[in-house]
Amino acid sequence: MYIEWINVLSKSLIFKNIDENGLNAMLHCLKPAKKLYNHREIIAVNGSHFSGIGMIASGKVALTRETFAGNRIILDILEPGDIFGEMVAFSNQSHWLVTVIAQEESCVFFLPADKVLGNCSNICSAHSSLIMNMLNILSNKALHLSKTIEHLSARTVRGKISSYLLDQLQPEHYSFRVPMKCHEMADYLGVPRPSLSRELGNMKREQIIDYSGSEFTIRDALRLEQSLD
Amino acid sequence: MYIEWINVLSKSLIFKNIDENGLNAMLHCLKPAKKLYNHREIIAVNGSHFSGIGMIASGKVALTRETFAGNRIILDILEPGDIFGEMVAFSNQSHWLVTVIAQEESCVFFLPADKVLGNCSNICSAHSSLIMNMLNILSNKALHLSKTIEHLSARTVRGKISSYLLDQLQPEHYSFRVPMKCHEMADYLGVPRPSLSRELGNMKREQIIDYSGSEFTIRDALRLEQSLD
DNA sequence: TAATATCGGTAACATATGTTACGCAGGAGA
DNA sequence: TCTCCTGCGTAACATATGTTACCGATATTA
Repeated sequence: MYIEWINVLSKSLIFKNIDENGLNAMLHCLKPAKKLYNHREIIAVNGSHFSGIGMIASGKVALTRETFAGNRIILDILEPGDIFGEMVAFSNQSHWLVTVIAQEESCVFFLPADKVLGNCSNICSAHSSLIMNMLNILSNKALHLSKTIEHLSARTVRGKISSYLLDQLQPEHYSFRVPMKCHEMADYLGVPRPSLSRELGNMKREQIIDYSGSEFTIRDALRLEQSLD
Repeated sequence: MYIEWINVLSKSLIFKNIDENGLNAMLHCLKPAKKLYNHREIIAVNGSHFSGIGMIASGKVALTRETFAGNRIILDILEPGDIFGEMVAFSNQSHWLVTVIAQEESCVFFLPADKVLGNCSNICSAHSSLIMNMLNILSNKALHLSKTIEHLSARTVRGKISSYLLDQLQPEHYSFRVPMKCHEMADYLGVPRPSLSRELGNMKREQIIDYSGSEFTIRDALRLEQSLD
């Protein structure tokens, strides 16, 4: 039943460091429910009862939320190997906090959270890898969220930009490419696009940074840091 | 060696659902390093090599960060039973991301992260509880961070207030007490205190909310939701 | 090639918000 | 009781920022 999916699954972070044999054993132990969804079909509804950690085997799905005005905003797009619901799974929360929608014909595996913890008879080495991976995924997610909060906490638009760029900056590499388009970056930093564009222009004029498209160069790291507070 | 601390430790979230026997076994397996600190002594330095999950046994410690201007801001105050470093411990990060300082004479236990995962010979039921607790703590932290991001993402001061208050609101309980003072709330929402105060005043005048001190009452939940976007 | 959509730079204008300062109330301590 | 300190409401003012609109560049499609 799972044989055709082994290849995709083994590439997922959740099954990192688990070989094919281990993965086979895991799957027969976890018995994930495999579900197929059509384009635009709803996979999980915000507020409804939580149904397990989802893992994309094929296709593309969107994590979304409804605004009060009735609009739908997209929080994230997931591709094969990505997972969702991992935060709710082990928390004190028992309901979905996002609405998940298939962006195209997709296949999703649902892993029951309690079985991930090894409440099955045969605790194997694959199981402990799985748990380690879950801890790893959650920790990295929490760290990532912390950074986002830092960026959003800056009081000025320039501060947010600086915080974000300094975070992207690798030691000794003053040029880099950010993984978003301009309007996505504006969205991420919580400012309107024209405001972001204006401030980036100012900073370029002041020789603090240079950029074109998604390619940025830090010209004056010191002043960039100074604009943090 | 640990006997005098059993009482405090057993109240910590990290040792939830572990009885005294289990805890004793755990401690002899984990062999946490017990360290004492004086008032104002530095426990860990932002950027230095990570040294394990810290857990407060007695005293009071502050998680802090240095601003570029050289000021120190307090992120959180921890009390006995609280832990720190749990995000870094299982992430791909190997350095402290905060500076930890004793606020008074304090005792801290450091748990080696790898041993938490049960890389010791005797995997016992206490161990699996411990892991479940770690997952639980991390998940709840991640959820909490997500909420903070939602509050900070609102474009206007009123939006931030609304987002925060709606989050505090329990079903059917339109009056509640928020766990911060006004200036702390301003800090949390990333706005200057006078701005927060002014906007709260506006909302009171418009009969959307009522408040006095930390006691809030939602008068018009509908309009509160409308000011989210 | 023309038509169309997406993306992002720019400008003008109104205003929400940051800044600064002052004053009052309540609590702590001498 | 007096003083000192903290917390917080309020106001005036300057400005950073949101809003809206327009335009050009580039990619996409018919």
